[in-house]
Amino acid sequence: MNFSRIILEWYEQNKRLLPWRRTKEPYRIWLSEIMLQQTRVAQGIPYYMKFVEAFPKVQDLAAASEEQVLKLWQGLGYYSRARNLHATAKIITEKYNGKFPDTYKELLQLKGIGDYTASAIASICFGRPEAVVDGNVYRVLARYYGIDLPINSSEGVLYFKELAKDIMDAKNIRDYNQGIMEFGALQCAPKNPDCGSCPLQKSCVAFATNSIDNLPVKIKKNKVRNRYFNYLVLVDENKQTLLQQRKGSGIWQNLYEFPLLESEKYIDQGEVAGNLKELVSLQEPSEIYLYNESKIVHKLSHQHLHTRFWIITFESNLENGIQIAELHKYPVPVLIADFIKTFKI
DNA sequence: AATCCGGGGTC
DNA sequence: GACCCAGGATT
Repeated sequence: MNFSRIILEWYEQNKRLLPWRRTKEPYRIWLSEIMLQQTRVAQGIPYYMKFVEAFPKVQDLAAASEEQVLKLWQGLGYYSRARNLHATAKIITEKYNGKFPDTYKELLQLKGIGDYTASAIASICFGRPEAVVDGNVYRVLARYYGIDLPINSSEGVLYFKELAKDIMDAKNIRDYNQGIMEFGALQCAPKNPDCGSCPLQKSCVAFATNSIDNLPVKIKKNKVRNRYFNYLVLVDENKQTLLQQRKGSGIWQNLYEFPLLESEKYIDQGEVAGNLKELVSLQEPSEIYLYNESKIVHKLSHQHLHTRFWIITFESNLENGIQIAELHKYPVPVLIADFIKTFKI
């Protein structure tokens, strides 16, 4: 029995009943695929449920504000996905009359849809013979065929894509594509794969050469940048504070945060006071004190954010202030959300 | 071709 | 602490 046939039979026996597996509706498949980019299925499920309920149709998503979309996306990370999701919903609604295009090529033109997602939608929704290559597929193919070409080199990307096309089952592409990914997620897992019960074991090169733990090969380049964030939590006599929206490039684009004073290292109360006027032009504060007693190091893929929250009180009224009790309504990074949860003035 | 972009689970 | 996750966009 060949590779694709074994995958299909394994999938029939082992597939999970995921919320988006009961439909071929492009809107829902697209939504799930965007959410699952670099994201575990278990983490994505509750977000998928929330979005489907809040926005049953692509037109509903298009009609929402970006702030609403970001708020629902809060905590899932990679927020450009949410911004692109919203932009694409508008395009589909306005220029495609609410219907997704049904070819790889057209899908690829949409914001947030790259090679993987275009292939996934084209195959799952429309039965197009397009091979998906995600992290699971890289791992399964690298092990089964014993390929040590780095999966994140440009040569590797092309090689694995061609290989995936060569061995796919074009007639059963919908189940085959989902099957090989599911197989990678459950059977051929990154750590401790279940080779003992694997239906592909007899012909797996990595198993035969005892190189399961060495494949796939990935070039690593994880240089972490250390940054020092001082958040200025202004508080006035009316229990109001100030929030700003992050603009430009960089992390957390369009999400909200407190006025930020970034420094090269940890700074003290005196330096915070000295820099206060440049960020917010207002009267003299009555007191400034550090809120978090223990260190907060918020870790992103490429950055460690050494964070201090400074409470700065005023015996007057802040202009453009918002009620502290309303903070939870704004889309914010997890770092800020965690602070808001514990913040009691 | 390299780098950036989150947050959380797992070992 | 290191690795990975149903990747894509930018430089």
